Amino acid sequence: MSSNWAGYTLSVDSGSKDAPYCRKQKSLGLLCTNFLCLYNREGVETIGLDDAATRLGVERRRIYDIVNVLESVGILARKGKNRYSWKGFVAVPKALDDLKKDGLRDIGQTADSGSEKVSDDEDEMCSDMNNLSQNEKSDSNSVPKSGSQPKLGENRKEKSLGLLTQNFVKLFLCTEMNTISLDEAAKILLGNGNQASMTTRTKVRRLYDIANVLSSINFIEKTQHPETRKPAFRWLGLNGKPDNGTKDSIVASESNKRLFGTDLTNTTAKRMKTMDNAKQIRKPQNPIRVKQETETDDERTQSAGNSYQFGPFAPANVPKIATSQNDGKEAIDWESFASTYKPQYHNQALKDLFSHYVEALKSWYSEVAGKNPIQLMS
DNA sequence: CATTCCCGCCAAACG
DNA sequence: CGTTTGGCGGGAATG
Repeated sequence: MSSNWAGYTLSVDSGSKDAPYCRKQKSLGLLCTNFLCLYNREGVETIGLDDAATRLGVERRRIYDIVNVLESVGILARKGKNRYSWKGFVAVPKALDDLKKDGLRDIGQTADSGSEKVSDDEDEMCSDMNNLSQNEKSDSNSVPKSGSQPKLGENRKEKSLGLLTQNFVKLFLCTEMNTISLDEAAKILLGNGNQASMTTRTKVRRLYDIANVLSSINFIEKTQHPETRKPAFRWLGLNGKPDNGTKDSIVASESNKRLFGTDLTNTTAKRMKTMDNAKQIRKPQNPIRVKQETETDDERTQSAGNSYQFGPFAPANVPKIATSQNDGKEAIDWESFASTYKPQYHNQALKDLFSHYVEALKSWYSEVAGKNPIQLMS
């Protein structure tokens, strides 16, 4: 008798055996998935933040996180107060391309002329790529308040998340590194060349948030370094990205295991075949292997998202509390996206130039995104 | 023990 | 002034 296992925070079982918390159910990744399922459908034009918060049953704060990172990739666009407009995945290619060009430009600029100069990293999410309407974007509000916060051009705003996301993505797009660990990323784009300390810690925390969201979108996937078993993320980007450049070697290692359904915070447990031990030391001659590639009009992204695949989740339930707790299982499984995306053959020709890359990258990044934050009056 | 990362306080940025 | 946005870090859950 008395085999009650629970008894913790269980005040009156409201007719449901809710799980004892379960952190995964509240992860940003899952929330993002639900968010997408809710809005990635034709007909959706604008999204109300509070509306989303209510429907998803989370605090407003969390919505901001998701929305910010999605905006960085072009899926959403800030329309105004409390309102975002849905751009969809069709807008992603363009956004990514922009980021790529942007990042490449910065690199070349720095790498080029030895002069210092630099300054400016230029990033901004004010991507007015909308070629629709002339809207004057009432954003650039120059003159930040009269007589206020004049000193120190440290932008008090847009200091993270949005920019961090873009920089993080740029890192993948502009480098040959296909796999990056959050730790490295944090160190590289902490937006400065300071010594790591607590700043990095915080940065990493943010990076985790971003990574979770991007994983949810399947833009990246959690893996681990070929050699080291350190957890890292691999860029998947769109799908039909034949990569390019290194056509030599690597012969398509047969169908890859690009499987949908991984996400969530942990992924994998799959035992990677361990990369062969063909590790050849990279020549210390080429630091940073920038992805020098021409434009590439790889876009060809899908057409509207037709993912009407609701699964077990998000029934747009009540506010909170009294959660019906629908099943409470992983709701990962949206083949809807699978149809949208196509399997890609990514020949990871990554050897192990991490050390070099990291250092090199650090160098130019320090200059490029170095302190000297552009004081664009945003 | 180390890694992952949620929660939410509380301050800038608007209206 | 109130409200919307969202840095930032503690510290709990997880591996």
